[in-house]
Amino acid sequence: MKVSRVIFHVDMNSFYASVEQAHHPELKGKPIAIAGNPKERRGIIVTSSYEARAKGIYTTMNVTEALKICPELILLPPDFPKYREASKAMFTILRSYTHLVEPVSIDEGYMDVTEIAKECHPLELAKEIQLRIYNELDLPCSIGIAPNKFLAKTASDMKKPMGITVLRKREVPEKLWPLNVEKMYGVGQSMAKKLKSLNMYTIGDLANADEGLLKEHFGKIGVRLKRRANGIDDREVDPESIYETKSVGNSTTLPVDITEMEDIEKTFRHLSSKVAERLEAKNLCGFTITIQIRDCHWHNHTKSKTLQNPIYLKTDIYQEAMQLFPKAWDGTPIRLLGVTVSNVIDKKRSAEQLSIFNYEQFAKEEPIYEIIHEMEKKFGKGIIQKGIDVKKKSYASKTSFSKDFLEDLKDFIDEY
DNA sequence: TCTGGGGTCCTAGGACCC
DNA sequence: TCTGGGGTCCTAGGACCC
Repeated sequence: MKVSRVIFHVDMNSFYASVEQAHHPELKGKPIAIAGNPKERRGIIVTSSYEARAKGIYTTMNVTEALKICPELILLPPDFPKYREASKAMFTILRSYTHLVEPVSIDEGYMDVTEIAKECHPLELAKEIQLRIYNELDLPCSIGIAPNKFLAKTASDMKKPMGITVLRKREVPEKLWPLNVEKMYGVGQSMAKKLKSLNMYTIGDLANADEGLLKEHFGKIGVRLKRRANGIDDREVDPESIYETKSVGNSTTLPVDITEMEDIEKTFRHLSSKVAERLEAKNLCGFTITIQIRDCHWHNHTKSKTLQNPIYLKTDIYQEAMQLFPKAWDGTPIRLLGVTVSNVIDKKRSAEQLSIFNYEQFAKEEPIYEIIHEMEKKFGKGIIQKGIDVKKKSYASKTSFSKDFLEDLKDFIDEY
C-alpha cells in the first residue's frame, strides 16, 4: 500500500489581468481585458478580469465583439515580461515551503506537501500560502488540496477566486460523479461528444464504464480517464519537468490570407529567426523541423523532416522550412504559418550526437573499418568518437586527452 | 463563439532491423 | 523464398490544455 500523499494545486486567478491590476491599482474593480491588436484579425481576448467576465467577456472572444457587449471594457496589450516576473515571484514563494514544486504553466503549479503536512495542517498551510501570495504580490489564487494531482487540479477549479478546496478520495462519488463529462480535465469537446454518443453523460458514467469499451474507442486515454474519474492518479510531482523542453516553435496568423511566394518567404524568415532566438536562449538545438500551414478554410497541414545533425541557426531553419513548404502547400490561401524545431537536445550534448553519426558514416564508407575495431579493442568503445570530436574542432575544448594517452594513440596509428 | 499562440501527448501506418 | 514476432524510429494528424 502506497503512503498517502498531500498534493496542492495552486492556480492563479485570471492571472494576466490580476498582474495588471496589481501594477495599476486604479484598474481594480473594473472590467479589463488583455488582448491583441483590435484592428487586426488576431485581436482576441487572452484573459479578462472577473468584472469583465460578469459582463459576458471570455477568452478567445474577438475584441470587436467584446467591445460591443461591454463598451466600457478597458483593453490592455499583453506584457509577457511582466507576467513572467510575477510568475517567478509566485513560484519563489511556493519553493520557500518545499523544493517539490512543479510549474505546469506560467500561472499554475503542483506542490507535494506530504512531509510538511506531518507538522502543519494542510488547510492552514494552504491559507498561509494563499495569504502570502496575496499580501506580497497583490495576486489572488485558488488552491486545491487532494491526495493526487488530478483531484488537486479538479479541486482548485471548484472555488474561484481566492478559494481553498479539499477533495478527498472518498468524496469523489458525491462531488465528482454528478458533474457533466465535459467538466472533467482531459475531456474536451470532441471526446465529450463521443462519450455522449456512447451514453456517458456524467463523470460517474465514465467512472463506472466498461474498460474494454473505453479502450476500444479511446485507446489508453480512455483507460486513464476511467482511473481518474475514480480518483486514481499516481503521477508524481516532478520539479525537473520544466527543464525538459521537447520543442520550440513560433507561428503567426497573417493580417490577410496570402498566396504570394514573397510574403511566404518573408514570414518564414521571421518565424525562423524567432525560433532560432528562443533555441539560443535555452541553449538548445533540434533534429526535427516541422512547418505548419493553416489555410483559409481552417485546414491544417504539417510537414516535417528529421535531420542527421541538429540545427539551431536561423538560416538553416529557414532553408529547411522552405524546402518542406512546397510539399505541404496545395495553393489554397494561407491564414497561418508556423515553424517548430523538436527532438531537441542541449547544444553541448549535440556535439556527441554529431560525432556518433559521423563515425557511423565514416565506418561504412571507408575501408578502415578494421582499424576502428582494433582501436576500440585497445582503447575502448568511445575512442573514435573522441578522435572525431577533436578533428571537428567544434568542441575540441570539451574533450581532453592525457598526454600519455595521446602518445599511445600516436604509436598505435604509426604501428598500424 | 467564427476562433491567438505556446505547448504536450497519443495514434496509426510504414520502414527497417534482429 | 516464405514465414513470424518484437522493437524502434519517423511522419501526419488530432485532441487537449493554458
